[in-house]
Amino acid sequence: MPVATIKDIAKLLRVSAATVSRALRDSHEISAPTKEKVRNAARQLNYFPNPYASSLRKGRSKTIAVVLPEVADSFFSLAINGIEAIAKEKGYHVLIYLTHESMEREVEILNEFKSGRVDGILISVSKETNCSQHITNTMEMGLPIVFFDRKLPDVNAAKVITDDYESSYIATSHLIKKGCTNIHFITISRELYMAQKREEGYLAALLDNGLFPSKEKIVICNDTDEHNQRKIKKLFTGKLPPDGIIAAVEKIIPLVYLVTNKMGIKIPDAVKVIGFTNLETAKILNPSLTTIVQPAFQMGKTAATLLFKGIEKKNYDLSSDRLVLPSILIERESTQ
Amino acid sequence: MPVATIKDIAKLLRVSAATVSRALRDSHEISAPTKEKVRNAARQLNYFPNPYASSLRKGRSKTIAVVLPEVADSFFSLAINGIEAIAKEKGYHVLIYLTHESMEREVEILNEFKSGRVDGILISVSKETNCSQHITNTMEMGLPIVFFDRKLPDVNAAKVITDDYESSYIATSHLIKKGCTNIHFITISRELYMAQKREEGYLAALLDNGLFPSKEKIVICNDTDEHNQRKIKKLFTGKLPPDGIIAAVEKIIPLVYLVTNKMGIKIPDAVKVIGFTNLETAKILNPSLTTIVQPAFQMGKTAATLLFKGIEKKNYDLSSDRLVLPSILIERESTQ
DNA sequence: TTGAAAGCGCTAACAC
DNA sequence: GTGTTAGCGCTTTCAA
Repeated sequence: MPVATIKDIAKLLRVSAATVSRALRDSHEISAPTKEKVRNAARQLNYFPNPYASSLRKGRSKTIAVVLPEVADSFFSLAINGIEAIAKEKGYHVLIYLTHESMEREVEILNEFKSGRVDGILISVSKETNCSQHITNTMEMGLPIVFFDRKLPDVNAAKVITDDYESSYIATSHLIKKGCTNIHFITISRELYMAQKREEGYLAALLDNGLFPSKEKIVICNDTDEHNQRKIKKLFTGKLPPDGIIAAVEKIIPLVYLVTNKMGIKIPDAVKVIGFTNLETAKILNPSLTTIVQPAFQMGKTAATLLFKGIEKKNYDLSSDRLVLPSILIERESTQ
Repeated sequence: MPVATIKDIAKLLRVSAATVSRALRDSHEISAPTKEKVRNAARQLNYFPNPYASSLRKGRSKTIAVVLPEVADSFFSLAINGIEAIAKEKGYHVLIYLTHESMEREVEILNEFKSGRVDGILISVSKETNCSQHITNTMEMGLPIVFFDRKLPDVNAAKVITDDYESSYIATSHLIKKGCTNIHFITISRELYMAQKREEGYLAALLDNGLFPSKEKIVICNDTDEHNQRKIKKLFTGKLPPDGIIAAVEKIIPLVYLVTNKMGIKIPDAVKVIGFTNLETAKILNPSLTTIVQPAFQMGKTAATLLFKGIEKKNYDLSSDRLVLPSILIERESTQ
């Protein structure tokens, strides 16, 4: 059975299409009996409102876009959950786009949105993204945008982030408190704003505690798994092996565990490790991993809530909203 | 700068809207110079085609829906990646819906699709789903549907699955080969078709190898974390503790590792463990976990590819397609 | 090769 | 409380 249209209902009931439309949307200018009749006819005729006709007419799509670098990552998975929860509540639909960390792809995607396909955008920018043209362009078209997690510092838009500087400072201080004096910071990129902030927090904590930072202690693992493992291995074969490691990104954690395990280096005796991750598995690693966890679900929810404020009140200025949700340190065996 | 419409371009160029439309879609009935002029004007006027106007007119949305139980799970995350890859290739957009394992929610979502919002559906059904009314209803409206991973056995639609029976049979045989004689099967639900098949594979492997199945060896952990842990602990305090464990679902793995760790039970010496998961972290667990991994990304891609066949050739009968992608066993320390 | 006109399904302004 | 009318932006006959 094909779908019926408003006209079909109108014809059956010998009323106008406008009346049907109003009745279906429960308008106060329609009498109760008419509403009843319309609703029955709708059911009977297998009516489902065509969302695109409605979007075209109203100029709103009831759809938001979520633009992510990737989704095979515990943070973004959880964030999607939070976003979906709020969208559902609001009766909105969620389009998903993956940039695979490519700025080019990100630009293409954002460009698409100028068409009116979505009423608002949640975005976590790619690693490569170093220019904000595409974002500001889209904002100028009147589309509300909320950054979450990975933002562009120079764009004047709403942001829901965590305190990367702060949490990295805390992570580093934690290692220092546990007696580490040669703490290495392992990351996958220096372009990423988030990674920069974590690096700064790390450096600040060192300095504040009378320890001296050095270039060799900041290791960038942006190569193949094999190369990265070799890089980490080299740390431990040097004359001053680290006694503390900060795995600044989830992906670094397996590397550190694998290498130390292979080399017979004991965590936390020989080296203490702390990692940034939301993975549940942190607690079943051996030794269990002390982590900094981001409030991923909450961030998704908060970002979506903010976005809907921007969508619903069109004069609402999102640009000054900047919510910082704290990450928390969960101490486990790897830093005991 | 607001978006321009086809009319704006037409006015500027003093041609008809039809010509502009045709030129933009690179129709062969338009001369090269006209096309050139139109394209330039479009750029100049900041034109972006309104997708909803187009959808309304053409009756196609260039959008597909992905309906998932949840997304904080390595399998579904990877599957989304595969789906997105194909959708992008085809110029389609991807709407995401989460059922949170609720059949009621699933029905609501499927119902929405009768409106024409999407051209096709990829679905992995919820644990609760025991009736196929909502699926068949939607199919009857002419919407192509492809199941992936979690299907309904009695629905005549395309399915992309993995060989749960087979892979569980292999997992069990592997444990038997390693000398286990008291293998327990730990799962989170018996309703789930996938879980049933895995159970059957487990049982068949036992029987084929002269081992006797028993009810006590099938443990269902569908409670709180705490209760589940207690349940597993009880296995080991009984008079015949398991010497082999199959963690039939990703979520079971942390439980098994935590409990054995707390109780000082050595894997793989006292008990060998094999788990169903796609998580990268399996290899950095201690001991590293032997796993059955599903080809998640590939399944997403395959399901999407199939769906687009159904969408593009509207006479193409999807219902007989049933692709089984093999899962693979990766042997690690936990079963050595 | 181009234009005129109709219409996809819905809604909103304006009448009555 | 209900009907009439127009139009959202695009595509597609049909005619020229």
